[in-house]
Amino acid sequence: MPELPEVETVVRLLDPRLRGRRIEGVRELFTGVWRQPAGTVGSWPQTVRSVRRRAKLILIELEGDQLVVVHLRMTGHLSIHARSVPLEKHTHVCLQLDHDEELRFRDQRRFGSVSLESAASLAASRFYSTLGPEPLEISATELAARLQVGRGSIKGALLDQRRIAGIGNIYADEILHAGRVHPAQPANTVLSAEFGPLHQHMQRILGSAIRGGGSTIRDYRNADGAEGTYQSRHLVFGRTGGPCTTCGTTIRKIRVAGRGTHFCPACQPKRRRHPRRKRRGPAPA
DNA sequence: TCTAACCTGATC
DNA sequence: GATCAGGTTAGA
Repeated sequence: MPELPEVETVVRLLDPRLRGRRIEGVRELFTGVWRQPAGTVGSWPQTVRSVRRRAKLILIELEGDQLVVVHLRMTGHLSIHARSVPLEKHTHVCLQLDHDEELRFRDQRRFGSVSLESAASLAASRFYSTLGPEPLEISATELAARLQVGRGSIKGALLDQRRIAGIGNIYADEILHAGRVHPAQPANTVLSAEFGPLHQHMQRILGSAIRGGGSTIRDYRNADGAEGTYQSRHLVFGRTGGPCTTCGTTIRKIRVAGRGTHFCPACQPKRRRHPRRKRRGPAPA
């Protein structure tokens, strides 16, 4: 469910509410969702220093060197409730707060996780340590350098968190449509000149989506239970069979990089081009 | 580099 | 009943 804009929206709501609050303990309602890597010992209470985002991860930084790391995956939610409020279905972990409240994690599909990590164990983890740069901080040049590689699709490259971190299925489709690039175009055949517009559209779309509170397709709600609004501005995602707002052509849905992929066949024609090959042999004199 | 798998639930 | 879903990854 949540990509960068949705996670950012949750973080912006939680940060002012959790800063300085005490976490007094953990209530685990379903085994396996709360995780503590070997060697990490949780001693409560601990005070929250801040709530930040990295890629699609929510980082609840504690005073001391530990953090609570939340990955919402597809259907995860975080929200704060009085402990007396009945638990909603699929609530798996509660971080008990001061003032008789708790931060609840609920996740229908149970793909998500909440873990206690030391700064060192997080930094060393396979997933975290290989995350690519943030889309809102990367330059157009670096974007091209990281994406214009390999025979796999450009959409697959955008979804690869090691190349660039935080983009998921919705925004990959929207960015490629705005940049007029076919999602199945091999990454190493996307022209260098196309990365300038792709970079600009990526930052514009993600920025607007954050301002709109993210996109709600079905499950996503922010930490207040509110839906996002950016779905109304999607130009291709979820608009299969409808007219492209740019040219009127019918939006099609295909499968690319294993994901349902929406695009306009007219605005995003698939080009046949020679891939950029690495130079072989000795450099010219 | 692609697929199946992890889960539950909604929709076709 | 089969297929699909906003993410990630182990395995082919």
